[in-house]
Amino acid sequence: MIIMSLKALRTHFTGEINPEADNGQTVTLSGWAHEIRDLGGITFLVLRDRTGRAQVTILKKKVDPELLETVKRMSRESVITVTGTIKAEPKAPNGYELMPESITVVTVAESPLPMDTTGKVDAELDTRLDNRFMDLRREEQTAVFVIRDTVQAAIRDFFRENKFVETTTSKIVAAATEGGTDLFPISYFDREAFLNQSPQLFKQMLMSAGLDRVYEIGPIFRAEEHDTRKHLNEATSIDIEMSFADHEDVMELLENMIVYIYEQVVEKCQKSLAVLEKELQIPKLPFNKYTYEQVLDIINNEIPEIEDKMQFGDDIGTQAEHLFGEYVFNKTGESHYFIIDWPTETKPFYAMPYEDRPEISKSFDMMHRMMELSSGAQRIHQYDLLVERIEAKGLNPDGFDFYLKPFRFGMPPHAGFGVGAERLIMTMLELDNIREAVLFPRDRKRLSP
RNA sequence: GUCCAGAUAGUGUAGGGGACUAUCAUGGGGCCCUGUCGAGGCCCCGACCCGGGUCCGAAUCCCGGUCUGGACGCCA
Repeated sequence: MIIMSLKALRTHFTGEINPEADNGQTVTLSGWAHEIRDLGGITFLVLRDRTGRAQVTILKKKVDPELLETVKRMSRESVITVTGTIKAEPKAPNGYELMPESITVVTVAESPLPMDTTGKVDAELDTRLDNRFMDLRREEQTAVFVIRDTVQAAIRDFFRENKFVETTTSKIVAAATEGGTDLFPISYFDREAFLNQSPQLFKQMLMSAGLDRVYEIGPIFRAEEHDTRKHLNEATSIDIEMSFADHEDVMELLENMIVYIYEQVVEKCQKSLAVLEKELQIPKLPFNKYTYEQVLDIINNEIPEIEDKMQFGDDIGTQAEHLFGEYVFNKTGESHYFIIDWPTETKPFYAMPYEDRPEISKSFDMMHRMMELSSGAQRIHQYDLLVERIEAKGLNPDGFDFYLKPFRFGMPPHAGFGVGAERLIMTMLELDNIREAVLFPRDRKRLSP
């Protein structure tokens, strides 16, 4: 069942009203006073809620003068409740207007407002984030998070359908184990602890636990002092791990997940997409795959903008990543693709090396033409090899007891990946800045709100 | 972390030694207006990031600070 609002405050959302079917009906709407346009004999009050806007039309000659006074004194962005009759009206936005019987100001909004909500005057991202509660009242911002809700619901549908168990693992960990990134230290009673950079090690332990297929959508924390449009210090990771599977299996799972998400958003979010003026192109299956060495080859031979020749083992820098993404897009028309078979040395210790060519690993990155969206691999499930790889990375296996023990008592072969949820939203909706995909972003400089 | 750019009413901007009593829009206040939908018209209100310096004179030039945006690095 759906829990309804108190009838005195809301019988409908604005978006639920059908001009023809509901014509003549008395309804109660609650929301914010978006705009008030006083033309003299006629005054238009625009009420906004999560689903859209409704025009309340007040005719001077036909309403109680006190009601008109209430509207004239009302400040923009005050919370209001309006009860009135629906009138189908082609001249009104959305094809209907509300002829009010009563209008109540529930809470008064102060003036001036910290930013404009109507789209008339831009605000800088910093101003918007400082006043995020008000920024989110703008329909474009509401749309992003309505779509994000659909994305997260689609992910849950998809994995449940594929027999995955949703898990939640601890975000507080004892040691900076995985390497590769800086962690946030925190105080844990009388000990030092850290905010977890990734659920990776927990997911793998759950493979030994026999849960077989797990996924988690949760926060990850990185203390990197980067300052870019595509980095956050607190991000949301869509993390999965799958037993009795290899990297090829999870790549297939991943590309199918992405396509399912896009399909669901196209199916369920037309209104929000229209607000954002976006038409989604659903990626084609299967995604194109390029080996790391093919990528180097193409960069070295077909992308003259990169002057320094790349060698095996080099990282693919931002410029090369962008140019290669463009190259793939021009060639195939697709934004998403895989880079596979990375050098073992550039990937984390748990990535499985190929038996016949141990210098490369059964690893992959799933790319959007603008950035990396996901990375994954078949994992090492053999205890001795894992210890060897930990040591080869210059890490001390003694710090990994809790993680290594399951590998000594029955660990199935397994593979998995992690996807940056914000990057997925950002690339899908072509947002300029990843912060727009997070309600309350945490970056190098921002700790509130 | 490196490099580049920037900070002017609540918001977004113009102005780069004197004409600045600082532009425009939005907003707020007032008046007029019965079909607005970025409503319109008239009047009013509201700002040069902080600290030093140069100069007869600084929003404007110089130095330091703080904050912000972007690119790169590192990373997802």
